[in-house]
Amino acid sequence: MSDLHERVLDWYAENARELPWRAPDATPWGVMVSEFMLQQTPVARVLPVYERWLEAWPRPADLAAVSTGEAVRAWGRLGYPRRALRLHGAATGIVERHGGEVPSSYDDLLALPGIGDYTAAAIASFAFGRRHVVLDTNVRRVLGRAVAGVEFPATAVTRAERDLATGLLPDADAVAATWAVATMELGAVVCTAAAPRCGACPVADLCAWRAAGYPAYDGPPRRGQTYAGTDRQCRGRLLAVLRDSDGPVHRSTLEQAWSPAGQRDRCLDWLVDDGLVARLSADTFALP
DNA sequence: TATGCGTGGAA
DNA sequence: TTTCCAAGCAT
Repeated sequence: MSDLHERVLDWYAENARELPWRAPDATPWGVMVSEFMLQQTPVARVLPVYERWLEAWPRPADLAAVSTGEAVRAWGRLGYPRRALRLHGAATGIVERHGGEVPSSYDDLLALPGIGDYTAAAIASFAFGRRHVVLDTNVRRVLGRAVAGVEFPATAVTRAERDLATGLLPDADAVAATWAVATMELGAVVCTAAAPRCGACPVADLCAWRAAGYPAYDGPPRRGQTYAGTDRQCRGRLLAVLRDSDGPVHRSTLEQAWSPAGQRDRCLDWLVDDGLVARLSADTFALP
């Protein structure tokens, strides 16, 4: 084991945040729920929703037994509500094909809706102690800086990146799993995107990016996320109206929530197509 | 493979 | 006030 590994593992042992999905009594289902919620969403916003979610649906079968609308409502304002639909679908698949137990293999996990390479590896690693390369944005940034010497990784995962991460993965399953969560944690709280806290970094003196004098990012412009006026904002606004209503909502109520009308109507149809909204009649809508 | 999908806190 | 961005996925 290299200095890099020992430093990161020791740092994690001392500095890991206590999060409910890392608690000794966390179940694979709890880990899975957390991974869905944490996709593109900060920990602080996930925590309260996670607690309520597991209280309501402590097992996959509990979620699979309710309507998708209940899942969408409970998702609240976490964002990207299709994740709620996919988590519900994944729970259903677990009940139908895995006897109600979250599968432990990467391939079985990957086959479930809403689970891609990262999430499959993360669940297999964190919930079952399997050895997997867990390449999320944090790990990519940490390895990119510490080893490759660049401020930010490429837009998409490159072969070189995956090879690097594979080469650094400890041999033993349990150590590999801890390495995965430790490198993620380092990226989340120390080696952050905007203002890295190099003074608190256990591998600062090994860091290639630091040694090179913190060269600025040199690559294609990183895509900004415009939001005001987009379909995303429109969809979010419409769904919020339905989420905040107890029963069906008349079209006239939705019409007050957004203009222009053309975009609103198109987004409403789209939400229905996505399964996020149910059309009860020509002019009434509700959560599915 | 480049894009679009929500949301809100921080700088 | 803007801009950035936070444990990705599906297409």
